[in-house]
Amino acid sequence: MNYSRQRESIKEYLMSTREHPTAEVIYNHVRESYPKISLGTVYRNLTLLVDLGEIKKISTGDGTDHFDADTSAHSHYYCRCCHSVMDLEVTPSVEQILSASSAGIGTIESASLLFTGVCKNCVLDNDNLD
Amino acid sequence: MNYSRQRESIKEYLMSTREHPTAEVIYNHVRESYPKISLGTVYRNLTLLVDLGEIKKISTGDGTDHFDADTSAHSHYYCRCCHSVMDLEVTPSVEQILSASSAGIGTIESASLLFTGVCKNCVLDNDNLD
DNA sequence: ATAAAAATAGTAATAATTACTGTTTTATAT
DNA sequence: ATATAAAACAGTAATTATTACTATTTTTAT
Repeated sequence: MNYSRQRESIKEYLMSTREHPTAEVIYNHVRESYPKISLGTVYRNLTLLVDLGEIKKISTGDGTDHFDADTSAHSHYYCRCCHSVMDLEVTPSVEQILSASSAGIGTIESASLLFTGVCKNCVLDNDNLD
Repeated sequence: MNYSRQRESIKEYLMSTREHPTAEVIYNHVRESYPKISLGTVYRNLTLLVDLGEIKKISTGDGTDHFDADTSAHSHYYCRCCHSVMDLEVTPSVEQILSASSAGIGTIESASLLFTGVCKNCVLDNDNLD
């Protein structure tokens, strides 16, 4: 695999932010440094970095995936209202399930724990959520 | 909301299976009873049932969502090789995090825990996974 | 049985993502 | 430094999952 400044820039951005941007958001950001970068390049490098284990993909189920350069054991909170993803400290025991063999169903390579709800901001801003 | 046999059939199928079928799979199954059902109807009813809390959507991040009529607290195991989703019994404490307020980030309506790896079958069938 | 509301089938449209192709970068060896 | 092969890119076209639209059919209540 060869070096590429585009990939470097994508990784750098992901490491610099505490947001959990989507491919589109990453694209728009990296475009400031590399105006000619194409969305395909962003997607290709994101999957590449995920495969290398350098970043994590977060699937919330709302259509677009989010990405996170923090690969340490932590969970996420997803607001079903503003669709933002936030970091969440979780009791270590939860993530440590990884090391516990689970009924021999297969190998366990990762565990993802996602909390969903309505975040503070959205509760304040919005009145009728349901 | 009115009754509909198509929706009933979708729910019945979901309740009868231990697999965690995708919309496409559900469509092909329900089609045996309702040959004229359209894929749009399947999707519409699935989102409806999810909104009503009668079924759960499972997003594995592989492009297509899976559905589960078992709304009780349990986790899933996803095989990144054959893309199947299996039920997993998890220590209750994990799911009970729901009831613990979490740093006041917002309301917590649900938590989903997903384990990913390569299932037994795929380990046996396949040699070169990586 | 009738009429209004809701749901459907079928099709068209959208959105996220992937594949393709000819050109540019990167790494390596002269 | 130059030449060369491999990898990555930009740009665009194609795919795939999902949603929206519309005219028709079902359901429910009168």
